[in-house]
Amino acid sequence: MSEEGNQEQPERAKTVDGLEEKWTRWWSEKKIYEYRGEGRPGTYSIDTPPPTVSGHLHVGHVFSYTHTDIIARYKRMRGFDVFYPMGWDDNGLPTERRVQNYFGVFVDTSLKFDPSFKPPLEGGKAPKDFRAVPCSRQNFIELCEKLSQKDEEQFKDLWVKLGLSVDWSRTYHTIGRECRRISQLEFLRNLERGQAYQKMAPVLWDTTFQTAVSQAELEGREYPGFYHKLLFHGEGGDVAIETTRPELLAACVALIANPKDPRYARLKGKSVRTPLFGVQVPVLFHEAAEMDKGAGIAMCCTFGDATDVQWWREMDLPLRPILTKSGRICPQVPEWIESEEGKRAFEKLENLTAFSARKEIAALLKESGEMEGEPVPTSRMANFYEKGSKPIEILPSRQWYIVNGSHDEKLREKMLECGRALSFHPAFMEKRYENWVEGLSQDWLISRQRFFGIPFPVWYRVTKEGDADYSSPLLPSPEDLPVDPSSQAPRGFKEEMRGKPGGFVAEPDVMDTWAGSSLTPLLASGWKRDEGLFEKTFPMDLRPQGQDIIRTWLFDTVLRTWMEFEKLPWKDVALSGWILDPDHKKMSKSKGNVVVPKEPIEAYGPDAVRYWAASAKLGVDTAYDEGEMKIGRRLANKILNASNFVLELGSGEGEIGRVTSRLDLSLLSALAESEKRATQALEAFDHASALQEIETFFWSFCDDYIELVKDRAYRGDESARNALRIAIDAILALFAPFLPFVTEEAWHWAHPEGLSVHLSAWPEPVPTGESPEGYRQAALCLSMIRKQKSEKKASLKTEVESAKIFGRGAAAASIAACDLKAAVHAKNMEFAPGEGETGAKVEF
RNA sequence: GGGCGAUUAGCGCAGCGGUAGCGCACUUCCCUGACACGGAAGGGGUCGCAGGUCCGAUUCCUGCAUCGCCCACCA
Repeated sequence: MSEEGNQEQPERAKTVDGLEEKWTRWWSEKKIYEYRGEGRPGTYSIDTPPPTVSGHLHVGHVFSYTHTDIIARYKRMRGFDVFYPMGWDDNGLPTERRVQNYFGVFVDTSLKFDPSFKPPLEGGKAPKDFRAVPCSRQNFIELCEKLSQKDEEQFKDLWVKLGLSVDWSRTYHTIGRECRRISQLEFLRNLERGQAYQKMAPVLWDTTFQTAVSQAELEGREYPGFYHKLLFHGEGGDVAIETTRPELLAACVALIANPKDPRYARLKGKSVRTPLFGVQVPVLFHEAAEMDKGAGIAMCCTFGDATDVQWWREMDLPLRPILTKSGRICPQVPEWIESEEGKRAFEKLENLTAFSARKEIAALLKESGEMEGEPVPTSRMANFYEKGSKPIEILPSRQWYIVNGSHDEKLREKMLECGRALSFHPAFMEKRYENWVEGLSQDWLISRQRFFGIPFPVWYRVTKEGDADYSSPLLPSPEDLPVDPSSQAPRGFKEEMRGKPGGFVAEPDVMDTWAGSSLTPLLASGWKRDEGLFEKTFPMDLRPQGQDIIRTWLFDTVLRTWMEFEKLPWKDVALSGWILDPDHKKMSKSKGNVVVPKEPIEAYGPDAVRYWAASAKLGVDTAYDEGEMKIGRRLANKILNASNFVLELGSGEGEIGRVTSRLDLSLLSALAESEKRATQALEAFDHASALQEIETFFWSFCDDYIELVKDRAYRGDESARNALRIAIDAILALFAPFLPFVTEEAWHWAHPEGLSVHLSAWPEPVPTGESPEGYRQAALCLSMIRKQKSEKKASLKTEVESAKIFGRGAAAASIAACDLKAAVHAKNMEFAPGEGETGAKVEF
């Protein structure tokens, strides 16, 4: 730093500490990551996953978002105009709960929007006798947006600290006005095309949240139960069946055996009487009855499980539901129970939860002698709503659906084709998509009996008798969207007509949160909002996401995009693995092993944390490992240090001249090879291999090349100085997608004109005509001579009498003769090429 | 039960038809004219098991085992 003019420059950073703030501000001021809107085909657009803002920050977030950012930065350096927006997911149950508690409110859809509404709480602790206050859905949404802002700031703060190159002028909310408008609009279009429909049918029902749920939200869990052996009474004697759900006995509509089962052939055409309730039910035969399960004959109830639904449908059985929406036995004796004893028995079960009713009915059966033996404990898999705590029940109710190919082979095949056309990274993840599509058994149930969410833009006429007429819904026109039917009246109706005969009622349900999320490519790219932007950014290029939501977010997006455009929403899907804690358990809040991401960022620096994330391949579960971050930090420091040294050796910034010496050219050839391999890896979304490649080259550059040429460079050799400058520029550019802070810092030392490394061109391999072999062999020789010094326990700077290189590598290494001589402090340097193994002999 | 992945040095991971590689940790050495928030050198593995294909398998095929994930399984 002896040169004039450098006096003014601030001192070069020696460590990575404190770089974040400086460059974060500069990037933001210079709008480095802004999408410029240059249009196709130079745009690279990313369908960023909107994080659940009410969720907790987690190192898993840091992990997967870093992977995406590496791609974004790489593409930007390849010259793409990168469209990298950020969404905030503030729709759905987690937010609903958080808003309820934070503001002390709950939604009452019968209330009208009140512009002057003030929530009773604003965070903090509720007073002792506090009662939550009802508010309209619109008010609730506004509170949600208010609270989300705080949550978003936390997330944004993390993303900025991590160095995500998101264009912060492009954000959206999943409960925001635009998302509501697009979701409702697309729903209306689905409806018009016959892709959305409503029907009364058995649905999967969560009794805790009291809402229908979809197949995609189910989760199998072990659930303890008891086999009960019940006796049904027939003409020729009793028939024993085994069941784990005796509480549904009153809902029994038939007994079902396999047609091939000789044990029950005698019952063909017969009927039996149910225990306790004395209801006559037929004995029927169906392939789906498994001979080796239980007694081989099943009681079909409406509804105990999916097989019951199948039997009920296929054999046209009567509907006898006895569970209410809260999962309790209904409060009055159903009309099909006619006997007095039956009625009395039923009365004992009324209003009990399924769980309590099970015990009660077992006692009743025991008493009446209609249960054989004692209940036998068993553990079985039961379906749960993923956020619920009680098993799913199946209840008949009216719901909205979107077709998904479950009952339409052509659509299913289309969806499978879409899966094959997408490039999954890693490729084997496509199987998960395929398995899901092949296993679809129901259309997508999109209505939820919740209060917070995107409302269906639907009203129903009320008949003169006062009943809602679901057969011809009243719909808004697209320009009126978004609407909240619970506080707005449909066109042609006055608000006073709400709920009155001859008037209208609102559809009270809201959409599944995935119904909105499945439209993120449309939402982000400005469909029906900014057609110019849409043209440039849609279809998108990349969908990064978690592997756990292939069956939801990924599939639903493919489905709905296909319905609207008959196109794929994007070309590539990048799936990150899980973050495991250091003991290889999946991190989860309930286990208390979650690491708050701010801590490692502050302790090791963002580049170091990114290094840890970047060293894991897509789709590979990875342990949280601070050791890896330490290595990242060391690498980042080394980059600063090496850059500084190279600039000193290479006499500062300024023009880079020609490289003429063979060793220097050979180094540049080795660099070109690494550039080529790193580029290939990144093109294949293999950031981990790319990083490895660059890192390996860099360490060799520091340990071998710099050591070899520094003497020559000190003496002012132009070729060495130029090669050092060329190499360090390339190294900084190659590392830039991974370690954006240090590379930016060092880049500015070499390029005081003030351009960002992140807008510089990705290095192109340049042929030099010299083989990289000379450099590699010279590096090897250096290492061998060091080894001999090390064995003698001599310092590396120990001067030696002579060093002789022999064997196969000697010829190639001889291009570095002078440099080696200086680097190993040898008085004499000799090369004796031969056939044998390359070796070195040092005379002390 | 079906599918998908994993199984390589104490730990974390690469690799992939030609008799094993990286990082951490470990041992020894070096404050060498960039860096001690550093550097050099070294020890350590019959590549889960059993078959098969091949001149040759850690790498391909077939079984098996263990672990993980997804789906199905509620009588």
